[in-house]
Amino acid sequence: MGITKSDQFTDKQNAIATIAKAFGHPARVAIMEYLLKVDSCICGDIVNELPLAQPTISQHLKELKNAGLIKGNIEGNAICYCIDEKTIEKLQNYFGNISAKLRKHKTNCC
Amino acid sequence: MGITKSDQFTDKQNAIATIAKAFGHPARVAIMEYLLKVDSCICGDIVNELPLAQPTISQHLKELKNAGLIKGNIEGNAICYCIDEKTIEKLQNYFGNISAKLRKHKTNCC
DNA sequence: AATCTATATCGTAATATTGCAATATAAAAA
DNA sequence: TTTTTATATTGCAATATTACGATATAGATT
Repeated sequence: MGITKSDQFTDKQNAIATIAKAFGHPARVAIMEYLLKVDSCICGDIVNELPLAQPTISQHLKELKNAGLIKGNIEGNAICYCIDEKTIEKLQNYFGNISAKLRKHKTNCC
Repeated sequence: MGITKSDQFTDKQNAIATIAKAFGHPARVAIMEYLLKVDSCICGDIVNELPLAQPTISQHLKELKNAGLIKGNIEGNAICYCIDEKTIEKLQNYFGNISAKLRKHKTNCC
């Protein structure tokens, strides 16, 4: 099929999956890291920083935005995107929670 | 094309992308959460816990294992999988690091 | 207004993912 | 040994993703 049965899972599970999926491509990881590095949200030069064509980058930015990982909009003829901290925090909390639970129980047998 | 240009990105970027991608499907999120919940790695009943057919679940388990999110093997005629803490910690550190940097700088304009 | 510059969208080809029926495999139980 | 039980693999259809050339859009510049 190729169609994910999203309706069979909880909203929370789908939400985490959506955010993680957006992080699930090296180009998007690179974009996020670049945004973090430049420490600014004016990032019109991002096209020169990645080994991908402009339409491809635009598409990746769109997906990051849809997933809530970045926010921003056009400012004149330059984009103005920056990382959405709230979403990163969600991820951090989620994995921190799992880590904490794992440390607590330690019932691994494998 | 449909083929990711992995060779254009760093190993670290590819590694994070691979792990995140494995988390990027609600069924796999559900599997991870189930493994966490049962607090045990004998999980032969996972097929009854998910709204998916057995081959589909087997496939998702394989992907989780390839990404290093779970470890384990067959024990008799039952699977024995559990969460690989090291990989979860990698994720936690990665996003914790981003969060920390964001808190430090606070240069968001969007 | 005409042009330049930067980003988005469209269209499309190549590849990947998702899901499952059918089947294979292998240990356990009878 | 035969059967049962549990998981993996194969094969395939439907859908999604990735990438980019061509083109559209829109503010900035001249």
